[in-house]
Amino acid sequence: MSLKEALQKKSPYVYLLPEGTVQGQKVPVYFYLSERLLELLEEDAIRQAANAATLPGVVKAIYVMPDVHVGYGFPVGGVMATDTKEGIISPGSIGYDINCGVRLIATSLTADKVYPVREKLMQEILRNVPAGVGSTGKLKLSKKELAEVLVKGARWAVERGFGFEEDLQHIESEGALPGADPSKVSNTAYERGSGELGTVGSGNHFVEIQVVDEIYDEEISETLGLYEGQVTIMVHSGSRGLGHQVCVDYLKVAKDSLAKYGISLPDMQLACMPFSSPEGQSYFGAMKAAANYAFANRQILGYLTADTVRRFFGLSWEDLGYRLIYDLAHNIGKVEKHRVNGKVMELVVHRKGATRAFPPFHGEVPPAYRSIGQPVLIPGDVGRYSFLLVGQERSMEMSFGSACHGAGRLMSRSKAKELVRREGLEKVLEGLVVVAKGKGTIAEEIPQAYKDVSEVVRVVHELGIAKLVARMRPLGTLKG
DNA sequence: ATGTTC
Repeated sequence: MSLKEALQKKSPYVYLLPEGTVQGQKVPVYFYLSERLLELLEEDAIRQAANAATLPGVVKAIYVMPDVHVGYGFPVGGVMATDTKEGIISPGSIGYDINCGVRLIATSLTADKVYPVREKLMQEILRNVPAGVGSTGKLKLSKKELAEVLVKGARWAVERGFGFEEDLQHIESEGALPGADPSKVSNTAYERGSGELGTVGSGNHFVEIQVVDEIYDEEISETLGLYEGQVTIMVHSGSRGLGHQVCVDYLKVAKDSLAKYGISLPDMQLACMPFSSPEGQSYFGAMKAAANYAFANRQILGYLTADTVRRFFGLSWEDLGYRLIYDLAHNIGKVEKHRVNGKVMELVVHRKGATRAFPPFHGEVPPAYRSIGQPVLIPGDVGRYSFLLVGQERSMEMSFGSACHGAGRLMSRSKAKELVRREGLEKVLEGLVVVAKGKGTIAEEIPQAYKDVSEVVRVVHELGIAKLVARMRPLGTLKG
């Protein structure tokens, strides 16, 4: 029997793989899916989530979001929590792109002003915002300067003039995870990171000019200062080569220490170390340093893009109406307190392709958003809508305070490129304004290669994990 | 995702 056949439908959108379904599975796995998304669920993704449920110190349940797909060891869209005392930390369950995340900036511009000049504006953004694999920015940091970035995160960028002090309040963890340890980051990672700060990268990463296209919740939109026809800027990027190298380095450390800690695994890609061990603490310190690099990266990218828009229209910052709505991580590990069987426990929450979605009045929701809940930003893929939701109370019991992160791939990169070869890029993109350094990335990232993100956000909305607030449509997209 | 098969 396949694992998919072992899934039990518990209620609309909730599918359970009971504990003990696979050898050594200590906790159940919950999949949050519509019937259509269930059809797309890969057997290997179910296997990966079940494998993680065998790891030492795993707590309560593994939760899988509707945008699930197979990843390295642990599925993208997966949430796992482990006990800080008895449990492990798993680099593969956080992901290669540490603190890959999203930033949304509001402006006072309206679409009628931007739409007619969108191609010219995007060419200007292409000139000013570095993108592409291995691209480098204007900054070239010494090891000492980079170590400062790794500790200060977004604040470092603000101090260098990339943005404003008040931005920091609207970033998850104020844009700097405490306890980052730059001494645990390898020289190779430093070398890869020294020239890449303030660059977009490749793959599904982008910088986009959008218009607020539909409002689902008037009252919450008003609190956020969002209205139909308003132009927004979205940044989707991460920790670039530096975070990638941290993951590579500590997967090796984890593999090399498995025997020492008596950890046996169903899949070597889940190589991990006890959280409280020296190896676990070194990875956690390095992971937080990489996360802070990503916060600084998005701070710079958001500022550079907004500044380009501002100059293009000849506006002051005040007239542009630059305002950071929120910035969040969707690939990260964090120590958080959660209620498990009526008891508050300190847990290492692994979110891989999953967004934190704390409800109204949670202590980590910024004061301005306290009564509405934490903004949850869901980036669309090329040519697709992006969404803004807010975290809801049920996320705390259903997913350790987490929601989905995006659409998830439907078509392999090679299949996408084949489609572009057959049909031609112009036809496939039908009128979308997409600028890029090279042609290769766009071909792999065409809209047809991704699942429908609207369906994904509908599931978390229906479940009461996060509430739909607004939808944004792209006016122009910068890709790597 | 990624100095994209270091």
